[in-house]
Amino acid sequence: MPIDAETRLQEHPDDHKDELRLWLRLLTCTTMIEAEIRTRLRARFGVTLPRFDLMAQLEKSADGMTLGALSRRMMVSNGNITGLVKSLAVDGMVERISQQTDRRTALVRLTCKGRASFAAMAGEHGDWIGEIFAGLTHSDRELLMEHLATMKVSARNAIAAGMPGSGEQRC
Amino acid sequence: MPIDAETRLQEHPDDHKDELRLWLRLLTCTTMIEAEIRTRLRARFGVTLPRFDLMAQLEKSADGMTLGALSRRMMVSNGNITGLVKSLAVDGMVERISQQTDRRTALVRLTCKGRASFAAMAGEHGDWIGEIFAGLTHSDRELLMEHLATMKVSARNAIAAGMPGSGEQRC
DNA sequence: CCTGGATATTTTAGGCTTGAACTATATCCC
DNA sequence: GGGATATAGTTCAAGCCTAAAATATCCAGG
Repeated sequence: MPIDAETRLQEHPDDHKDELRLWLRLLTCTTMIEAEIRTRLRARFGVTLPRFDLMAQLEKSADGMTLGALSRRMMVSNGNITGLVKSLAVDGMVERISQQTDRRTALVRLTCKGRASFAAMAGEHGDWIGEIFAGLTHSDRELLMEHLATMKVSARNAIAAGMPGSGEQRC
Repeated sequence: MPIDAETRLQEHPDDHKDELRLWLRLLTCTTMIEAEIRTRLRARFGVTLPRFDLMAQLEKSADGMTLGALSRRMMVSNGNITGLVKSLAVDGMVERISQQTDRRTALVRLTCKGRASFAAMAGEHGDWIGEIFAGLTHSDRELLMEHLATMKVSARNAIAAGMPGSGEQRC
């Protein structure tokens, strides 16, 4: 193991230990909270987190959203959305509205039942989040918001830099 | 929709809007970074994030870990670990060592091949994390670490409070 | 018109993840 | 000892998720 550490040190002189710790802590917080929310949604309402999230997105736009917009907003793959919408439609929570102007796209929106169902869940969900963050002061939360905004920009830049067609090529 | 909002306001007078925003921002950061790491691990090394994470855990404890310990540390279900270990064992990355003292448990540890494979990946992984957090100053990172620590405690308390046998019962 | 590229979505195969039921083993305590 | 209880892991069905290939539609330029 001294050899491995040595080798790594040679190739990657900076081991980014602090950044790694920060990333792990961030991940731990998120995973912990997400698991708890998932468990409660299931226990209390028999709904999965992805379905809840999708309904939350739809609730915010009364006119409906395309599948592509949902996919981008939720940061998941297109095919994923297809499946979620299909199963929510079977349960009567959402409906698809085909467009005459562009027959490729379809709008998805909450049905009345879906809206009611979401409203029933959203209140408690908000309370849970409130409890979970109860240990943070208002100023803690504001500072975190700012720092996370900075982090988001930093991550977005790093990710864009690694994408094809964004510099970084040597030729 | 005014009715829904009104109803919710009645039942849940505080809608925890700030906390929800904070939670969404946290989730966005984590999801974004996680997706990028997953993509790069796949593209560069043909490995999935869960496998990488499991190997990272094992790398930290030279004597091996039980499946249960892995499950707790990675905050995933027991059955999940069973499957990951099985498939990593097929690839020759980890090995199971049965214990004489307690025949229920089995230690898992990296093989030589596994250790070498992980070392090769870990260096680059660290660099990626370094890039992603490059937009944060040292003091940004320190503050974030502290605030996230506070958040972790807050969340852990809220979660513990919701568990059975932890007060909250009225009888 | 009509072809070639762009956009929107679906399909598919494979892997991850959970919760619950189950097996096997250990431990406690009478 | 021997049964009750707890602990460690496995199995299984169901659902989530991705990447890549396939399908369908639109649009722009010749």
